[in-house]
Amino acid sequence: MKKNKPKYKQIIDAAVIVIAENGYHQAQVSKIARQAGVADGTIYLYFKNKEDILISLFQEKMGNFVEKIEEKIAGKDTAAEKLLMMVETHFHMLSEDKHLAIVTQLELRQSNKDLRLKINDVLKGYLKLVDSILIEGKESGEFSENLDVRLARQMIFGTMDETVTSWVMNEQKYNLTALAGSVHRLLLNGCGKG
Amino acid sequence: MKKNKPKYKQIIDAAVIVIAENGYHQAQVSKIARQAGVADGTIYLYFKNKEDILISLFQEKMGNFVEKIEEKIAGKDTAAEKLLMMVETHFHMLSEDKHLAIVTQLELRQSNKDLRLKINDVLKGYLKLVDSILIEGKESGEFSENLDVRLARQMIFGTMDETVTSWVMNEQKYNLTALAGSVHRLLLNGCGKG
Amino acid sequence: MKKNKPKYKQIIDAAVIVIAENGYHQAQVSKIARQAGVADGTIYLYFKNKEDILISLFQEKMGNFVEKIEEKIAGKDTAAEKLLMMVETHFHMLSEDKHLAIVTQLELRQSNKDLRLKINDVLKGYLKLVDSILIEGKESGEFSENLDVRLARQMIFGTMDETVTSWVMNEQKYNLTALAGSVHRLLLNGCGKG
Amino acid sequence: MKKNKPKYKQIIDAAVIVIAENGYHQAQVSKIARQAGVADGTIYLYFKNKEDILISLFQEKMGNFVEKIEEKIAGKDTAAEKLLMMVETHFHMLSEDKHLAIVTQLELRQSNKDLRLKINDVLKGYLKLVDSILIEGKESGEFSENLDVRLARQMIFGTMDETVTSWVMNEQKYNLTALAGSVHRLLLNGCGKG
DNA sequence: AATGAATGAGCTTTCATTCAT
DNA sequence: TATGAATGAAAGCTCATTCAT
Repeated sequence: MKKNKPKYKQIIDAAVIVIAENGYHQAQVSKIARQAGVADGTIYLYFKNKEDILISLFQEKMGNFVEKIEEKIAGKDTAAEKLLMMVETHFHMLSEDKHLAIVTQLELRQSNKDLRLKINDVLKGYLKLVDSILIEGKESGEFSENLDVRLARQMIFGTMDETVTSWVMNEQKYNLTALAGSVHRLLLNGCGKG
Repeated sequence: MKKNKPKYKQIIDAAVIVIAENGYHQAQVSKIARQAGVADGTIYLYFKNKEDILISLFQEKMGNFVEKIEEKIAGKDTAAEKLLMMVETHFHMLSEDKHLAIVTQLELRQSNKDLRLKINDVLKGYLKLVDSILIEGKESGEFSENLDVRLARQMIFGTMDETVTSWVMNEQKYNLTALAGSVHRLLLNGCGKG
Repeated sequence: MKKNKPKYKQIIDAAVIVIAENGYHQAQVSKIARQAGVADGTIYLYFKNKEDILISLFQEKMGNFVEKIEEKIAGKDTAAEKLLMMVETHFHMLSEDKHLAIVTQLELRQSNKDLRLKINDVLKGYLKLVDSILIEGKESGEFSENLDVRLARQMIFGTMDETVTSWVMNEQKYNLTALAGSVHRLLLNGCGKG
Repeated sequence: MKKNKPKYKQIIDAAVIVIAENGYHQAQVSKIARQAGVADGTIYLYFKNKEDILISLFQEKMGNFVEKIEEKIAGKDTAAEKLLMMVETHFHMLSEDKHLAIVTQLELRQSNKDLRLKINDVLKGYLKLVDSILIEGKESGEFSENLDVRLARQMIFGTMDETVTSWVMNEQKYNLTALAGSVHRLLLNGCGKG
């Protein structure tokens, strides 16, 4: 399995740094190779093509993301607590890796439609997680029984995404994690019984 | 004034169609010219360069957008009604021009940082409008007096954006405008007194 | 006769200024038209194409040049005096019109081979004048009877040309005309009996 | 060091041929690549851009030129002999490479001011060589003590240049090297004591 | 005679990918 | 496995010239 060889992760980490520092359109394969300390051709022993690097990057980093959040919310009893933990963890993890935040919020969105469709496949795992919290909340009576799960999920995801993007575009100069509580309250209200 | 000559709008409309149908990266100047029924060189009598076409496209279409929404909400009395009218108009206008929806939600986001910064300038007009509704709502007591305007604005904008993008990525196969009421309810809850 | 209409000379004078100030490669037809105060299309009522402007420019300015020198040397008795008068007049006239000096010494030399061949046709009148002085000098015994007229002409023309070009490239910051005496002495020695 | 790789010289030699045969303005990079037997992109592994090819061409060929002349005149005792050897070598070397003669005398002069300034830097080495001969001749009493070195250098360089250019424009149909003796005599007279 | 909006051919350079070593 | 030199397709923009008015 190529994914377990050291150079696989080495190239992906190099890609994150190169894209964050140079921008998506200035992230040439040769630059990534140089950053990873391998030859250009070596890249193609581990990835089918450039797009494959980016998809793999997203899978590695975001798969990890979903796993971490799942672990964190496992111990929580209510949907509200789970939602809070999700927002906190989401904000916290992107705060911890500023390069990754730039790449996911700004740079990777410049990729073409094909790549973005594949990225969305990866995101589906996350969206399912959100849905499961919403359904749990409806069943427990925490959330409105009329709540449209799809729309609520779009609100939750759209709000978190917009908040993180704003933070990145403001050059990460304030504490993102500190906003988790307020954002959570907004979302909870939104899902609540009005 | 070049903006009032017929070819100016003709080229912008051609650009919307070409970008929507071919994607941002396959929207060559020559294709836009052919679609507009002019020679390649003619483009450069009306626009400084390719980027200028895209910025102008956004300004023409989105400037219009903000104006339309402002007109619509002028007659409304409460912040809640204004918010509803905004969501409805936002969804309705993008429903009416499906090419434009593709271009603004998917394709233009692939542009480089420079272009996106300029696009953000145009968006600032929209964000101010949202803020003015939020402030009005806080003052009238409709919304919580503790509401963080910046976060609430990010929730509103993020939610609408995410909803429209989902609709576009689902190939616009359901009625977007019909979702306005539910989305409005979510957002109103979010801003409300909990 | 188009050459006698005012706009003909007006356009040529505009071309000299535009080329001198912007360089050969930045001297677009539209710039010349603007400088001349006419529309682009008007240029083509007086000149066949852009090359024709440049050839005509050279003919007008250099034909004039040869005529002036012929007048000046007509009153001189010896070949040596004529040569001096030629060098002086050559240097003086280019000193008087600094734009023209830039155009003939630097800019027009960037034109393509075809144009330069046509420019050389115009120069033939000048070269004949030099030859006639040389022949007169040989016949009168002032110059060596073994003097190779063609080579001597190349020396005279090459030396004057190099001297003027050096002066132009040094931004015309010394007095060119003052060099005429010294240059004349060099050339006279060269043509002399050793 | 790229300059020592075979393709470096291969591309420069191809450029000389293509420019000589097609003219400066018809010497596209793709034509040079085809002549050199490499792909277009390969050019850019060895040269920064097209201008860099032309500057390198001039440096390689003309740097060589000055060195060869220096070697040749090293063994000569008098300034007059050195001057003769310089003229002979200059004429001989350009006679030997007719393509190069066309390129340096006609085509490269069409380049823009930037390129020509860089070419002039290369020529400065040559001009210093001429000056050193002139100073030696003045000190040894061979040349007039009143000789203006700058003007004499312009005479020497201007005369040789004009002679070679005339020969090239006459399609190289006579023996250029055979003219060295006569040109030398002219120049020597010019520098002499009159 | 004069205008000036419109035309469209033409070219340098980048960079993802390959393949001989 | 790993290398890195070589490939070659692809596109934005300029500007001399035309022609309907």
